[in-house]
Amino acid sequence: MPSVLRVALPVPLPTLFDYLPPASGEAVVGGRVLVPFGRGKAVGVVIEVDVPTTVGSARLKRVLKVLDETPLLDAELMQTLAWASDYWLGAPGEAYANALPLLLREDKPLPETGEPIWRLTMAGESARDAGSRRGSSRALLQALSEGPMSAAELDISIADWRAAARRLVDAGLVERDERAQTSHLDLVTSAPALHPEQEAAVAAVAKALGSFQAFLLDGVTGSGKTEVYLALIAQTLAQGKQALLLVPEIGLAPQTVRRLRERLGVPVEVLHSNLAEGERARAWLRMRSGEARVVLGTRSAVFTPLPHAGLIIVDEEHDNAYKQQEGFRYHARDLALVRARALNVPVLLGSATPSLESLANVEAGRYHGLHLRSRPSAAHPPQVQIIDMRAQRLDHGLSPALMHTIGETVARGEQVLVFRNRRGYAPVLLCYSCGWHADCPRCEHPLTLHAARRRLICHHCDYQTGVPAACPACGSTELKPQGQGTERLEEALVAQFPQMPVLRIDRETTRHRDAFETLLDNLQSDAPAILVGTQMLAKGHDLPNLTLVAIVGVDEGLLSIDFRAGERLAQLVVQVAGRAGRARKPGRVLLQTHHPDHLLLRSLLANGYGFAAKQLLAERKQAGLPPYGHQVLLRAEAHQRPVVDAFLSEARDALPDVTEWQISGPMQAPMPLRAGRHRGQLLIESATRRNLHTALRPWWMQLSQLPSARKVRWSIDVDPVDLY
DNA sequence: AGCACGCCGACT
DNA sequence: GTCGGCGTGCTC
Repeated sequence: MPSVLRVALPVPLPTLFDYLPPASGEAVVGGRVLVPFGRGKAVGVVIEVDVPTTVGSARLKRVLKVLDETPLLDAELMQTLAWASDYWLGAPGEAYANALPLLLREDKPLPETGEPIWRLTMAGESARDAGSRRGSSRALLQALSEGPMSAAELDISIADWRAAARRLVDAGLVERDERAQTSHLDLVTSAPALHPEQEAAVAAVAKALGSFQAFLLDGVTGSGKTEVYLALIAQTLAQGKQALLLVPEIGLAPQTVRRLRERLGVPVEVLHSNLAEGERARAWLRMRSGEARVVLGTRSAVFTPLPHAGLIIVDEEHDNAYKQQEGFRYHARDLALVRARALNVPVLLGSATPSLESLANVEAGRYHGLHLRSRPSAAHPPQVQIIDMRAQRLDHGLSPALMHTIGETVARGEQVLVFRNRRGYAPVLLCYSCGWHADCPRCEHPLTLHAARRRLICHHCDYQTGVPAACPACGSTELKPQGQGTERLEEALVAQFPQMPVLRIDRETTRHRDAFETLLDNLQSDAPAILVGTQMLAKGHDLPNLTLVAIVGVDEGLLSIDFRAGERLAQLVVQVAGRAGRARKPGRVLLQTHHPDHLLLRSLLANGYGFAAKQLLAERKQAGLPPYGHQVLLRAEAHQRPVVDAFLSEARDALPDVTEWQISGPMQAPMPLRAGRHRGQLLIESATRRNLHTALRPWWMQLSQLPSARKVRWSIDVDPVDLY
């Protein structure tokens, strides 16, 4: 039996691939190799060397090239990735592929880790003197005339410098170069004094530095969680260790990065999906070499190498953005825990609205709970009041009481946020004569009216069509928008307060890069204004003059069939409400609902998130739902429903017979049709985690062999965060 | 996932 | 007569 290398290749297959050793050079575990694969070539990560194989020698091919003399992924990452692909029933190759920046998955030499800088050329000097350029090009020439600048420095001084830099490089006025990463910045702002609760939290985690322990920092909005993070990162740095700070997708405002850089006085590596591939790879490699000490990043940054690990922090740990929803479906928060344990460092999860999973872990004694209850930056906690919408005359969905309070607030010169979790003008277009409404032909869900664009758009599949002049069913022209989205609320508010600036913030108005920032920057001044927006407004900027938050229409969350809907609603309400009154002025929150007596709302408003969460947890326990039970969901979709059903039935029949499991389905997905595909699912629930993964992995491998599997799109989701 | 092979429709 | 539709099969 020949001795081979075992390689993980970036394909969604359950297997690793065996290769004969390279003709020259020596492959190492954790290093990359270039191999022939199918008709082409692929870059893979070596998992094992010098192992016996069962693959016939006729099929065995030889490694073409060794790309790394030394491991690119260290032992800890290799072990963590192996665990992760097993736990989430992922293809091993995909797990490894997720861990490496795209640029490192190619047959290329590793990029230099020096910091890219931009400087003026001779031609650039004259162009600046001539003053021929305008806008950001001009600003860039001006800035560079004082010497070369790095990307980080340019980010601070010029908003849109990248496009300008590209133009000027093309014109030969600016050139790109590299310099060793500056290890120190002079701009170090001093830390504010911590209040006692912050001190206590810092002390607790600091005491654990050097060993594994998990903490949940439960801190209301405005209680200063970030200062706790900063103090702990500073201590980690002082010990010569590295820190990893994870944030959900939206939290990565340039301001956050700047604040971190200035306060820590060291370069902060940033890793997120909008980053250029070269920069991603460089940041990753600088952490791997130990050159860099702090990394701030979104989900996939959880795979950053940490050879000198000291601390891992997961901010807004309840956020679902940490769960990857396609391909390798890992959860970055859970993986952070696993890595912290393997690296023997503390991990700190922070949130104003912790996930029920984390709260249960505190209760079970697995995490240590830390609390920040006071809001040093605010005079009082916001006062929340319910507005009963029943029997109210509504103006575009806004009650008179709400309108009145908005008017009072802006009259006092303060700012208002109107929150509605629905973009567009109206979620339904209804015929008043016959009851017809516009539905998406591919999803059988109502189309959302977008008035300004004069389109009907499906928010599930992006199908678009024009707005009909008359009802296609009966010919009547009595087509009326039903319900309201942010666009309609904006219209109503502009009509009601014509002299007030009304700013709409949703995916439509912030589609362009940095649009969100720009929109909010215009508001930094304390001038009175009304903001209307979705989810996106739930976190981020501090608006000190924002004193009123109006939550309009979250009723959908009260009626949803998803068992997590209540938790999500409570988190959303609390996060949005937290926007109010962050400075000296007291904040006020109005929640407009048709269900003022709903238990969750009442307990949330009367007793706060912590109390509501306890109740939700008790319900979950009663029902054996997560975090007390464990779920694995098999999803499938295809153009024909019978094909889906056939696959799911075969899958069910192939399941190992484990008596303590509870199997539901095959059944329709909560959204049975989407983008023209029929969707179904099979849910496996187990009260214990025991045997769940070991028993399911062979099942998963079996599924890929099923002939019916080839006719559907299918995926397995371990610990799914939504069931739709 | 990609990619090629393979056998049946509307076009230059 | 061909270009091309996506069903099927394979990747060490």
